Amino acid sequence: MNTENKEIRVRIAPSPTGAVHVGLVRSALYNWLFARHNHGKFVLRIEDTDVARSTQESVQAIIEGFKWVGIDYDEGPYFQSQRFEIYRQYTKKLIDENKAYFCYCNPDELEAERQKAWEKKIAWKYDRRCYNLTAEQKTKYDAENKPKALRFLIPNETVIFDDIIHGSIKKEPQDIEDFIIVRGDGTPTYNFAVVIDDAEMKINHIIRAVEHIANTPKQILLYKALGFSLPKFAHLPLLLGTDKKKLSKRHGALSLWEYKKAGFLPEAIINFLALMGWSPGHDIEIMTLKQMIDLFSLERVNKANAVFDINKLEWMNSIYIKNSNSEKLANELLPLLAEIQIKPEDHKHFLRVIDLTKIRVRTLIELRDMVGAFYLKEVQYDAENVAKYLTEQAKDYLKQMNTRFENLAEFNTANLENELRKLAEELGIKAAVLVHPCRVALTGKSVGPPLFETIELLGKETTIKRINNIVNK
RNA sequence: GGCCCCAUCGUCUAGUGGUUCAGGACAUCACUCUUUCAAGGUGAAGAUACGGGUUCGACUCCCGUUGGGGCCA
Repeated sequence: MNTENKEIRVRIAPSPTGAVHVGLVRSALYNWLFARHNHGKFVLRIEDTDVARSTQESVQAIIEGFKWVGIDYDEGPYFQSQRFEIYRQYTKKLIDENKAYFCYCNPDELEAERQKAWEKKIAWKYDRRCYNLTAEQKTKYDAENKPKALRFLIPNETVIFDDIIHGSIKKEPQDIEDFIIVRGDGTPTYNFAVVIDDAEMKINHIIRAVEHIANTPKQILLYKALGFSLPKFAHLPLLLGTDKKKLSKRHGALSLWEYKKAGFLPEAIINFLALMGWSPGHDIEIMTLKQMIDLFSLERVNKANAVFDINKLEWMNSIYIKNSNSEKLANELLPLLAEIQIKPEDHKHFLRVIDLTKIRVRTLIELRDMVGAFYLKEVQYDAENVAKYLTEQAKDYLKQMNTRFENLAEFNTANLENELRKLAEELGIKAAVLVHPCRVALTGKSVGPPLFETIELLGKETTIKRINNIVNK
């Protein structure tokens, strides 16, 4: 069988049951990169068999999330909930071929048995009791309308498969129980539906998180029982929280939208996620999607789970912000500024403010606050800074400085600096003695962008007014 | 409890038996630049979990231990 010439087909199959988890985005990204690198197809399939927990909003969020980060799909979305009839046909096939059997056991009782065995520290596996039911017993149970699930009869053969990332993995039949493929209520279980869908959609490379590696032997047995040809498997390392546990709701922000809200750029998130488990080799870290596509290969995916380090994401985000042109950042910023009732009127001025601030922030929220400070009507004075810098002596200096600023023919950075230095010299003090009180008087803060540019952008009117307010207090 | 997966600086990783006193990035610290804070530059500190083999030689291969993670309608 020659699979080499076949078109590569991969998929992402999320459950639409809540937030768009960054782990999902990472899995989607790897599938997508693999597909694009190999000129294959990337399919989106929504696993919404859990009707109670699946929502339309969640489906929408996933689709929009992928779009936001730049992951497009070639087919789909397909919906499992619309495919029940297909699963039913394969169910029938398995029953007819004696590869599956009905189980009348009460799930709660079975669970209790399992629990008890665990407590006694002994292994427990379903003992096939329903497989050995007599025809009469079955007829009787059916007459009573007793709920029945469908179990897959595990054939007596060792399963060996070659994982692209993990290498050879072996599983003995005695370690696999006759698992349920259709629940009492008629819904297919994950392992059953996923095999049928992947086979029918001609998915030939299954790239998913390593948590599914234990399910793979069961699925392989199903592929064989159903007469499907086997895909290749690649199991990705997990994303872990700082406590080394699988990244989950406990770890705070993990939804893509929460990262967006916190001011992260999609390019930074994708770049960071790409490096969580994969490395292009060499010392390359900052990459465009195009570069990632060119360099990506499953063979270079790491086996070990990776801890999600928000700190490094922030750093990477700062790089992307710094490298973004200010026009683009302005677009991102406008709605964020509107939230705090700020609307820059002069676009050119707005861009200069961004130029000045973008190199000293890590997120768009920080940038918004720093940019916003230029437009705030009221200065927020920090008491500590006022006490430290706005002394009577300093106020006297500022008063003199203000007079000079007021008389400045051209209110620009060079003139402002020149004027301030000249005054400092005349007063016999260091420039810094004027600079710091000036910054506090104008911005309320002791840190920020270079002072003279700040003053110029604040404008003559605002500058004079703010200093007057301070010195006359 | 059974089974499976994994193991290089705090974190992400490079490394595929021999110029590796183990390289890069984030974070940390120092110095530098500077009116401040950043950014930038320079530098420091920091890892092959442990124990056995195999080999002339192991981070690299094998086994075990320990630790972590995952799966079991």
